[in-house]
Amino acid sequence: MTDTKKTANGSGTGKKPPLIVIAGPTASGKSELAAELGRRIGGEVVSADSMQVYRYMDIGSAKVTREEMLGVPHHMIDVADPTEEMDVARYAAMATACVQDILKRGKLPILCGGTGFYIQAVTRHIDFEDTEADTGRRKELLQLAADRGNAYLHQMLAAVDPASARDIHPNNIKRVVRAIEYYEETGTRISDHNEKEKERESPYDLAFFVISDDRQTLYDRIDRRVDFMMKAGLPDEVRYLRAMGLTRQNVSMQGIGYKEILAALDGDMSLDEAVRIIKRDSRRYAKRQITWFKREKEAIWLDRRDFGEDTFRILEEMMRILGQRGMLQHNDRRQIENEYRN
RNA sequence: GCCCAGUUAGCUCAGUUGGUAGAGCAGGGGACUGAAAAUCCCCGUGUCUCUGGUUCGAUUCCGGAACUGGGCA
Repeated sequence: MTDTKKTANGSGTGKKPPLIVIAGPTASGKSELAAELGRRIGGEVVSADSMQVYRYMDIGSAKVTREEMLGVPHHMIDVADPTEEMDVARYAAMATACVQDILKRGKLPILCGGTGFYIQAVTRHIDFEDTEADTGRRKELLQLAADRGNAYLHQMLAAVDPASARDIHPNNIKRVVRAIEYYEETGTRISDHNEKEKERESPYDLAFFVISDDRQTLYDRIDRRVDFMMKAGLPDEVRYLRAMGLTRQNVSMQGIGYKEILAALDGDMSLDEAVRIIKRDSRRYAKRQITWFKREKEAIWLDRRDFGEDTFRILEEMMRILGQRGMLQHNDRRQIENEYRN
């Protein structure tokens, strides 16, 4: 079985190719673990982070530095300009290509990040049909909601897709708009599509790790990290991005840390206030991330409290599990490489 | 030591003309299939400081104590 690509798309009959996932809330220390794991097992990291894809956004997105990569190749970082708009479909296509390429080269892919939606799109290989997002229509629908109210738009959805209307709250305009847009573009209902996709099995042999910790400890770490970002020059970074012409309209500038500093630079709030809000919203974000990962059925939760001070004890546990599952020798070529090295 | 004011949800406070209480912030839970660090939904029982008294009934009125803040010595 040398054609990993064939099995990776789920059409093959052989063993599924391995995919290691390291997920967890912000500031849980995922990146460090991923790099170190990659170094130890001959893996490559594929970032699953909706902000680290953008170039020039280093400090605020807590992007891994060259040194932190430990010589391990990292993918899906700096793959878009902040003026562009990344989205799941694009991300999933690019990230999947990275994973396939890593497998083909006999290395282990490590999908690491905090964007649950992106991770799911890759691990479950969700099908995003080739419908171009029509931003013009999207704008129209949004305007309609502004003019006639959320309920009006929700009625529109109910007329074409009652199931979605039932599931989506009228105030959740983004999702209401997308559902209408989807129906108009494809002639089918997004609720039907979702129903089908939900059944989808992963084309990968997954080792899905979620790093967790005591809530208060995590929150303290978030606070400290935000303070560090400020010291590291986040305001300067945002000033630079602003000089590039970016505004709060850009998707990239909706990231936590960016929108607040931008508002502070525009004089809408003090820098202290911005820092306060960044910390608070990072905490809330972490909570949402945890909620997301809770529903990942195959997730293996690794709680830092169980591993003491030494973060690398978690790594040993991960490697133990990977070994147990036979995932460390997925490809002969890699083994040979290792033997050669030793 | 004396005189004021305060003591109610994790914090800041409101309130009950006596029928066991509610806002903001903080926080918790959830949803999520092309904006996802986005977007949206739900969640407030707490010795009303303690202790006597009045009362059918006190967190609310009266007395005392403790603590906190301010003022006077």
